[in-house]
Amino acid sequence: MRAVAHVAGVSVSTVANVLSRPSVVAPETLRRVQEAMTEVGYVRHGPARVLRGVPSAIVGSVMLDLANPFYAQVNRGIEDRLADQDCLVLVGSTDLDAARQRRLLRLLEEQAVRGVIVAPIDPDLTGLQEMSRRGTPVVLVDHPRGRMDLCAVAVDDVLGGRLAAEHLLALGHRRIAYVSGVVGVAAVDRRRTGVCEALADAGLSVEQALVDAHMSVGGSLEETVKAVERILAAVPRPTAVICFNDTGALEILHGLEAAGLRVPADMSVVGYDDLRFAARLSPPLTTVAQPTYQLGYAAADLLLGETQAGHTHREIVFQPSLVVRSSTAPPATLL
Amino acid sequence: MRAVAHVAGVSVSTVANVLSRPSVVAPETLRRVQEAMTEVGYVRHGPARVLRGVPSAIVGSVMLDLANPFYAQVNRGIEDRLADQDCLVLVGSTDLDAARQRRLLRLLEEQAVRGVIVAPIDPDLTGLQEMSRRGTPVVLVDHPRGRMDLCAVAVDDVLGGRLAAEHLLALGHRRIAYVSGVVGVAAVDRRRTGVCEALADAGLSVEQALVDAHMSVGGSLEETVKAVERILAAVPRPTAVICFNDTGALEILHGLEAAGLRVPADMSVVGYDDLRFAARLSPPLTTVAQPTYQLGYAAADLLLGETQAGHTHREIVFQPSLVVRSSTAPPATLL
DNA sequence: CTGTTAGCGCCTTCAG
DNA sequence: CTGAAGGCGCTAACAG
Repeated sequence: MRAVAHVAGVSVSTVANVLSRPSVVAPETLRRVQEAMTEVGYVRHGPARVLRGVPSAIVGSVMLDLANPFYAQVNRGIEDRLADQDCLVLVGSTDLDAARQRRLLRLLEEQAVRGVIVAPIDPDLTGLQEMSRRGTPVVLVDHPRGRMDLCAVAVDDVLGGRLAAEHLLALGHRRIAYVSGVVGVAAVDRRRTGVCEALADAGLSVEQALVDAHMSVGGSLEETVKAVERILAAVPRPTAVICFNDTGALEILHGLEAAGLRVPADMSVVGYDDLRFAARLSPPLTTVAQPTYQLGYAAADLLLGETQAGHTHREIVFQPSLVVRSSTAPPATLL
Repeated sequence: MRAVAHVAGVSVSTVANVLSRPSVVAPETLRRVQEAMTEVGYVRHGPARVLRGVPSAIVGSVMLDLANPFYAQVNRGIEDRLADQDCLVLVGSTDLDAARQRRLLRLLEEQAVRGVIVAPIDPDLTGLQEMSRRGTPVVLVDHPRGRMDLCAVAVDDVLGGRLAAEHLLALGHRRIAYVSGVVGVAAVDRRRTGVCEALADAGLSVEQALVDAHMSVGGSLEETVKAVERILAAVPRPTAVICFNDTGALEILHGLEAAGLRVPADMSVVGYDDLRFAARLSPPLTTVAQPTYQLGYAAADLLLGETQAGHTHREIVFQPSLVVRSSTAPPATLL
């Protein structure tokens, strides 16, 4: 700024005015200063600004895994909402590790970011609550707010599980396998709750009607094979599978095929997320769609609102929707 | 820091020493200061540090689209390499828009980031060169360095195209369609060059042997249908399709099916990227694999090296590899 | 080993 | 409308 001021033959504070309150500067002076800026190659210094008290142009985003299409999509929503405000997203993946989550949040707080959007994997939210109190606003994503005094945006996972199960029940299935990730992701467990509710509502006993199986998210072939074996070995054998996400369903589909079963004739399969490829599989996958992009968009929106005077924390809950395609059909026993 | 110093009964600079050079502080004092820090809830202020001259803990990453699996994977590589250094990634998507790329880079530079990793869509790299000269190191990703004085890491796209084409030629195909994105992505064009080279090497005329088609990356159904029609209408009709990426190949596969053709009996299809789902399609997709994660990892590595004394700019080129599966076979005319 | 001091770049009163 | 001055939190000399 000093250099610009010198070249333009004005004082630094005039340059400051050109930057922050251009309307206050004489047009002629303004022009001269702007020319000087390009001549000198002036670039505003963000850190100095935040030190001075201007809100940071950076928002943190802490998700399970940036390379996972679901979270990548959420991040695009965040990014796009923030772009209007010339804000940028500082990302981090927790990889399901609570320690890593803490580390990332700490790093973010040290950067004095405008706020943080978190899809927490650590069930203990007190750290987030404190961070918020200390002055870094926090918005929860894909996690119910509970009794926390924070903004949150989520999808009704229980409903999602229920939709999947009710669809299968309506087709006549009475014994259903539920495939979760190998480690407990809260959202996946909530969906299972929805499945159980639907089963109970249909007058079925959960012990009788539900078969649990697990496979890791990374999905080695072995894991898949084991999960499929587990499902096929259950007595009586289930006639349908609900999977924790579409990628998992893809694997299961493959494993089922390898085991010589036809989908949906011998086994129905339901996915979750409605990723792009779901519609293009053969058979096209019945799945539960979530408004991922909007999730991120809304979260960023809430976060920007945090700085407003008189802000009160809110929770937004989106509804998932069932997308019926061809991987589900009545069980063979009924035909 | 003042508060911490007060509580611990020392001066600010002792607190500073505890933070930056703990070995210089008496163990007893150290302990007392650390206790005071947790008591006060002290959080280091990053922006103040960079103002003072400490290198920023933030690295920028500007890619075409964060939600695109290819770039998401590259970003994970960047993130993981940076995690060792307690560095974070500030991301932005250009969406194929040169103006947006400029804007993002500007914003990043204003944040005084440690450096920037860019997959440039703007063929004009002078802006990047200048940014680098101004003091923000730049590493190019997925783009040849050319005569630029920058570090770069790329995959040999020409070779990738060549591998795909040579595979088809070896199977006996003599007329091949090449599907690009609707807008020119440089990498996709380079692959086409590789295809042309392979055709020429086989003694074929490119005009005769190659049919060009386009479809948008977003991939509306109509676009796909049009591309497929264009391919099927060409006379003589091609017997194989090379697609700009796996997602595109998925669409084409679907379009071909809808048109009543069987893959690979009536038409061979080759994808690009080897995304997770490629192996699970039916038929499993023949495709060209790229080391995406390593691309990002290496780029971050080069960037961290930029700050070292005596650094000279380097270019790293990875080799793609052909993954043969079941979507390719000899053309029907040969059977 | 600990305390004092100056200044990084910017913004915002306040005085001219 | 423009210029001068102070301080945000931190670090690196340097003095004690």
